[in-house]
Amino acid sequence: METTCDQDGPWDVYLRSCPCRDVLDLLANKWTALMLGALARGPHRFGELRRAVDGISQKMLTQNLRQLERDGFLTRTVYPTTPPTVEYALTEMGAEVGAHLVALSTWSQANFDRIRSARESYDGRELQPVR
Amino acid sequence: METTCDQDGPWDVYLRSCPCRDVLDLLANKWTALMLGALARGPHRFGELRRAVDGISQKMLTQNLRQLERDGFLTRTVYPTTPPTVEYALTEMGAEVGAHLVALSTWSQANFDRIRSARESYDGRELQPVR
DNA sequence: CGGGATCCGGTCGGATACTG
DNA sequence: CAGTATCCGACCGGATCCCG
Repeated sequence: METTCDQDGPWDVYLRSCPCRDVLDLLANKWTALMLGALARGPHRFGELRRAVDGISQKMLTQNLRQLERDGFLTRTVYPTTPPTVEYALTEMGAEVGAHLVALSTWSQANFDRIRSARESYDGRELQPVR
Repeated sequence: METTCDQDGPWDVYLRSCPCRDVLDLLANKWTALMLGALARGPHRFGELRRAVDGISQKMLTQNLRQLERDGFLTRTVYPTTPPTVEYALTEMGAEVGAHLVALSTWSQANFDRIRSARESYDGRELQPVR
């Protein structure tokens, strides 16, 4: 027996007990979106990734890399050089979800002006009530 | 003068100082994905939304609804009945991003089996080393 | 019904120091 | 270079109580 989502067929993220919600939690995350987005442009070494995703700490980078590797979204290849060389690359699965996350990032960039004007109109509301 | 991302053209979420990274942070979020996904199937009242997104607390629901409303992703309509009736509906913008987030949720459900087997293979690794 | 306000534990996540 | 380990503050997010 194990933690299932429901009895019928596939999984349902809208149910609190569904184990696949953890996956959504890992993927629907700012750092994940940026990391997979960077890797979508090709394999990166640790330091390259760190620089590509500006502002991420090495702790978060390592932590997310491990989780993403564990879930099969990327591979970690160590070349026995000195100093060590480690390369991260997307798997097929990683590329699939990466595409969706890249779409999200791209959308955020492209439509930020619309969002900001929506924000201004919202903020300047209750100061000049209805009439 | 204001906080810009860079000088040339549009915004860049990969830069730490880019204000549009906040938008990505709001969107690339488990609750946001599920809420917009539920609203993509039509307008919902507060309680309906609470039940559709199983496990969300009313605090998180309210908080995210306010932010999403402020950024123009959904509208909040109050009908002067007793007891009050409040309806939430996606805007055009909300439907656009919602589509990407629904894709992410759907993908997570559909591919959870692949992820779980990747997870098992990863976990059963260092116990039986190379040779 | 649709919230606001508050308390509070747990985790997120940055900063720093150390290693092969 | 590519991490691991630890400290610690911030805030995420659930539980509870209250209101119009």
